Amino acid sequence: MVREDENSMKKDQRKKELQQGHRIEAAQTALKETGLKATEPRLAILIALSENHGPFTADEVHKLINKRVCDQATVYRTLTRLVEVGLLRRCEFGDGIARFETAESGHHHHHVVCNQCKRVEVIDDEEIEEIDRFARKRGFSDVSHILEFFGTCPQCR
Amino acid sequence: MVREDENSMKKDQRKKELQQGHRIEAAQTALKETGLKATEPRLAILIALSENHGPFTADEVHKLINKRVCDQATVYRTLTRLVEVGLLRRCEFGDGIARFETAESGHHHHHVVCNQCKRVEVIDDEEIEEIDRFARKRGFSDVSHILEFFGTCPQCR
DNA sequence: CTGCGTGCAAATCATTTGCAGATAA
DNA sequence: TTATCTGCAAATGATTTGCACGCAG
Repeated sequence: MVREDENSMKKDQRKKELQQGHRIEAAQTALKETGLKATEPRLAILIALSENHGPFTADEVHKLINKRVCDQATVYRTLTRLVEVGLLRRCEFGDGIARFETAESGHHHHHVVCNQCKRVEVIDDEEIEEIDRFARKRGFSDVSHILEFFGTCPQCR
Repeated sequence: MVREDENSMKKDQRKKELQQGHRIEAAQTALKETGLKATEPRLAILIALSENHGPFTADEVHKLINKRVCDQATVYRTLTRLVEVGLLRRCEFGDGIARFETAESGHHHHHVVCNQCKRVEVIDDEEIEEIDRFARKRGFSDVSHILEFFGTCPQCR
C-alpha cells in the first residue's frame, strides 16, 4: 500500500509537470479531435516529439519520455495509432528501423542523414513535393512518396 | 549413397539448365569482375533477378530460384554481397522489408507501388536525380537518396 | 459502467552469425 | 591447396500480440 501510494503520487506528479507546459492543451485537443482517449502515454509522446527535433526510433521515444511512463509495447501501439490518425509521421532511413516525428502543421518534409556522424538535417522545400508528378504522369492518383537523402555533412568532410 | 548420387545428379542437372541460358556468361563475367567466386547460388540469383521484373524480398528471391539451390541464410549473404559490389540494388518501400533488383546498366531509378494491388511500376527519369541538389545546397557531398512513390494505379481507381 | 488502453510476457518476422564442412580458383 | 562460401541451427533486434486488468469518457 505504501508502494501503491508512492506510485500514484509519482504519477500525479508527472501529470502535473506535464500540465505545466503549454503543449499539453494542444496535445489534448489534437487527441480529442481524432477520437482517441487522452492517456498519459499518448500525451507524453506527443509532447516529447513536439519539443524535440529529428525523427526518433521507438526506443528513442521510449527513453525520451520517461521509461516509467509506459511499456515499450505501448510506445509501439501509440506510435502506430498516432501515425494512423495523422498526428505523427513515419520515416524510413533504409536501415530497417522505423523513425517518427510530429506531423505538425501537416507539411511534409525530408531529411539528409550524414553517413559519418549520423546527424539529421531537415530539408523543407515546397519544390520537392512536385516530384509526385512523375507518378501522376503514369496515371497514378493519391500519390505520396518517401524520400530521404544521405551524404557527408560539411563538418565531416 | 544412393541419396548422395541423386543429389549430385540433380545439382548437375540444375547447373546444366542454367548454362543453357545466355545470361549465364554475363553473370559469370560480372562476378569475375568483382572478384567474387561464381557459385551456384550467386549465378542463380543474378539470373533470376535479370529475368524477372520488380524488386523482390529476400524470401521472394529464395522462392524465385529453386529453394533447393541454397539456404535462405545464403540468400541474405548473397544479396548483401551483390549489393556491395554493385550488381544489385536495394530498395526500401517503407514496410521494413528490404527488396532487391538488378542494378543493370548502373542507372538509378525508382518505383510507384499501387496501394491497392501492390503492383510495382518503374519510374525512370533523368530529371528526378536532380533532387540531390537539395542536399548539396546544404553543403552535403557524396549525396544519394532513397525515393519511392505510392498511389492508386489506373486499374484500381 | 464499458469499451478503449495498457502491462507483461511470449510470439513473430526479418535478418544475422558461429562454426564446421564444401568448393571455386 | 586455401581462401571463400555455404548449410544448419541458434542468436538477434525490431515489432506484434494475447490476455487480464485499469482507466478515460
